[in-house]
Amino acid sequence: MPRQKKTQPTSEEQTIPTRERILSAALTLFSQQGYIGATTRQIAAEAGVAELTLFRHFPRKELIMQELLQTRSSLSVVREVLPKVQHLSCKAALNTVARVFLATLRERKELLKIFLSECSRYPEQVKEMHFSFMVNLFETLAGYLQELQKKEIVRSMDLRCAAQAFFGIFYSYFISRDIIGFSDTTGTTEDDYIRDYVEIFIHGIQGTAYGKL
Amino acid sequence: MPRQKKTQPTSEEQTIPTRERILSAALTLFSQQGYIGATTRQIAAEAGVAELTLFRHFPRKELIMQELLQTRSSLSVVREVLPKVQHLSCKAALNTVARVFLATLRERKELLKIFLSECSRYPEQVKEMHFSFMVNLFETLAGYLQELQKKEIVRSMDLRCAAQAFFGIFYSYFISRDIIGFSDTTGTTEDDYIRDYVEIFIHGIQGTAYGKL
DNA sequence: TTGGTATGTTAGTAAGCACTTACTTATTTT
DNA sequence: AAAATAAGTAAGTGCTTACTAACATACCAA
Repeated sequence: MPRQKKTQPTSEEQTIPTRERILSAALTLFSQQGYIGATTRQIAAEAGVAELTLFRHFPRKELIMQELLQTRSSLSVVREVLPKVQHLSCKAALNTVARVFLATLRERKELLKIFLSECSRYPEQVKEMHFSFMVNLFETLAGYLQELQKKEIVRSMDLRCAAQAFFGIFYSYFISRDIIGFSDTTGTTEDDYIRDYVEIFIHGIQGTAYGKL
Repeated sequence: MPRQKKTQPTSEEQTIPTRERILSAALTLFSQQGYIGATTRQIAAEAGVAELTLFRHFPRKELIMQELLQTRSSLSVVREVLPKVQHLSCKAALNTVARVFLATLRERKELLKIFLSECSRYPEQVKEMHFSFMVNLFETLAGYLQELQKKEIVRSMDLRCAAQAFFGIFYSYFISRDIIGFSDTTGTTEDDYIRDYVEIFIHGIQGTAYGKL
């Protein structure tokens, strides 16, 4: 399908099909400049195709966004990791879960930026996807915590709420670091943060009785 | 300064000066549609002035955004509330802090949406402001936690990290609810969430020794 | 009364945007 | 070889946008 003229083809142009290159370029530019801010000319240039080619694949700009939202939003990886960490200590297990969660967010960083920027423009779709992604996460982690509860490691409490707290800590950590771009000035490494956060969370949910203040 | 013709003036037009009305309208529309998406015509209409009047106050659209960023970003309220809750139990104190934090975020919701959307466009300014706001919060709460540590209520740990975990939980709660627009389907009220989150956090940081798993 | 100031109305300009038309060129398939 | 396919070049259309020019009008202060 792809073809060249006299110009030196880049490796991307040789291997990746045009449609995919357009989508990737759009993802990059939408996340940097927003849906309106990224022009079709820019996207075509970034993809290394003529603007007309872009319109032959996507007759309206809108359709690029729709396909991005539909095809690049499979955001459920955490579910698969939990069986693999069942045998670990809960500290080690949650540490792994936190890492996988952060890595997943970072893989989808561009899409998540678009979600945050354009959630007014695509309210139902974006909400729906983000919603199912998060609920999926919460329920998965809550399921794991329920196992711990049966072993009386975790006290009686709303586990869904606990799961939200856990992911909330790392979600806002991700937003600060990767979306807004904070850099830590205290010398604390990411490993330190993850360890400390997990430590706090485990202390926060453990015990068999409810009260104890 | 403001003057009317034959049309019925609204109360806003009578009291609030034109420049402020333009800024407020811009804040609303920027947060809803982004900087590029909100047109000067829309802003003028929302402010109830002629488009030309907008340009007489702000010769370039860019200057509206700059003034918004400079004048509407005083985001430090939590600092003032801590002295008032020193006498309460730490559970009640942290509950209050969480409420004030959430209320502060909600008051500045529009600006925070702009921050998140346009942080690629205004990297230094936005980072700087968001940074100082958050650091302010973290240090203030860390100071309070240090008091608790002296009383041996809180165990030895990185208090700044603990403060980040605390605010992280509520920050992501805010983003889910107020920015993205999730609504809870489980019937759990906001009070429930705050209480449970605080409970987890307090358990998470209390104790005098470090280890204990 | 007069002049300054803040606003309004109307009409416009130049640029940029999404998107189109007409035609050409290379590659693959039949 | 012929046909089909996927891409390119170049020019342009109609719309919207930020921003301006020319002029009118209401208010307030001297």
